Amino acid sequence: MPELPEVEVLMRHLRPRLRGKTIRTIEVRRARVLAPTSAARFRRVLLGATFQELRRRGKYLLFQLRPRDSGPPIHLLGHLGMAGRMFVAAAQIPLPKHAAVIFQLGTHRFIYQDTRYFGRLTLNVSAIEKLGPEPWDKTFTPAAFQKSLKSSRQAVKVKLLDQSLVAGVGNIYASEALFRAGLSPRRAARSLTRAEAARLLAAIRAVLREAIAGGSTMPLDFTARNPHGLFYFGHDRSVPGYYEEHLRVYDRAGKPCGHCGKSIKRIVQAARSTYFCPACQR
DNA sequence: CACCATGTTCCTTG
DNA sequence: CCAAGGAACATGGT
Repeated sequence: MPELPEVEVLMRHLRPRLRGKTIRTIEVRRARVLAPTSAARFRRVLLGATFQELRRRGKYLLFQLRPRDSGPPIHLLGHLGMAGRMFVAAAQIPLPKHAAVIFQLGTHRFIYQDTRYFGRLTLNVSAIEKLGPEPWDKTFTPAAFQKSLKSSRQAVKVKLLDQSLVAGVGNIYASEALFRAGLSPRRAARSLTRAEAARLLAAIRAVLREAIAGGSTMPLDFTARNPHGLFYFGHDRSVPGYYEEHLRVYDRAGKPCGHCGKSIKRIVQAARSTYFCPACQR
């Protein structure tokens, strides 16, 4: 479920549900997701700690907790990988098949689930140091964006996935932003003019902002038999407030472009699928 | 069986 | 040293 909009919506959902809750017990079913933190240290540091702040950085969630004893705040870093989910549910709700870490909070528990175990929940927060600016960072101007694109011979689509360029854009919204900007994903990053960089930056912000706005209106319930509220990944249309992001090109190969009616194409760049309209995107 | 999947990191090559 | 490309990670859906 995880590009910036999904993580943002999840963060807003979890924040009030975790704040002030104290961790009573911890069950680690898949120690790999804690790496490089050991399960022993993870338990030692977090048992008895209380959730306080929660924020998002790129596709990461940063939890801040007050330790069991007096001492500096604890920082816990989460990433959902390709298929991770996090949710708070009543203790009697059955655990999902791939529950990796379970925190008992009293009447409820906080569960990190990940079918592919590509995600992370770790005390090592160093990953965020390598991230580039947030898309809405005031210092991230069209000029700054173009400058960082200038150094690369890679295709612009591939560059957009580089989290040190801008944090939070993934494979879906990279294609969507390029479509919105009318730019071919095959363009060399360094070939973009200042005006094109400005257009692309505005498109990135627009597609992310719209996805967050849509996602914020729907219910999040990961414990339902058919989990919903997962944007692209939720499919229970019967739920009131159901929302599905309106992707214009992603996963739409062979379907008509909403703009010109010609067929959307799928190509492979850096071993990832890219979708675009060859007529509308130059 | 084949191929595909929202992400990141590590290794190799140039 | 750097940039770029590909494999690996693990599981499930089609």
